[in-house]
Amino acid sequence: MKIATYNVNGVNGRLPVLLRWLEEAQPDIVCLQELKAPQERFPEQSIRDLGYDAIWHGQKSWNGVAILSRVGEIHETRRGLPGDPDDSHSRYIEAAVNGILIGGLYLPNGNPRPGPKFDYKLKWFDRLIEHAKGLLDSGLPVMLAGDFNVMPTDLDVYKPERWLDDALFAPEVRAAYFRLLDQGWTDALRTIHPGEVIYTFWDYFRNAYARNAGLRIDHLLLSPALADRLVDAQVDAHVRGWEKTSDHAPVWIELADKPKRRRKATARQTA
DNA sequence: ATGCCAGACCGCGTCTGA
Repeated sequence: MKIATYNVNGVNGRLPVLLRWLEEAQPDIVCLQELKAPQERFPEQSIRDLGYDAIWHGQKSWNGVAILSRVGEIHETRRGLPGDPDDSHSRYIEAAVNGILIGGLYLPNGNPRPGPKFDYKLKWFDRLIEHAKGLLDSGLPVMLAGDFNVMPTDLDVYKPERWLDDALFAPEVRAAYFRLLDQGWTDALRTIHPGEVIYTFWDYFRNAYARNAGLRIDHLLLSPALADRLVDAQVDAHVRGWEKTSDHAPVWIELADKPKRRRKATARQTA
């Protein structure tokens, strides 16, 4: 099963690129971010014509997240993160699809730092960490996928020294990412490509894509049961080179139907 | 410190993004 995340940067303006990529890549499940479209302007029919069901949480002008599936019904479990009833941004949608619980997220950018937007980012991150703990504790196969707006390490930034004060790379934001990871999540792309320079975003400015001046900010995090099924993870970087393309590239993983190898048996499992 | 590009909108400039 192939599961992808793609920040499309405007689902309507990007529709030809999105449809072309869906046909080419044939993902089974897709998390989309930055729809930049109100609920009633999601291009449901075009996506349905390619064989995908969809749920989405739109918002005028900004944000917006969706989950697509061509491998069975999408059972929505939540839209919006708990913890702040006043949060009106459409940044989180969660559903059970084909035996996996999937949280699709668009974490706030947070610039400028310091400032209220940065405070909102840290608070949103705390709420995500709190919610993610419950997801892991459920023992279900769970994944969190989306645009996290954080480069975890120096390896994930073309020029780390230039980004130290930026909301995407600030120490407290990276610390939050690792607090999340330390709950027991596996960063799929980094696991398949340890030590490799691999980016998911290239600025529209300064010819960034051609210079490979990129960032790795789109992540797929796997619970232990799913990590055992991870067989591949890649970035469709060539899509970033298409006409009228997003500044992000699609990122995907391939999961085996069954664990690759037996996990260490515990007393309970062997009993 | 800012612009560089791009999308959305009560558009012909302003806001936001990363």
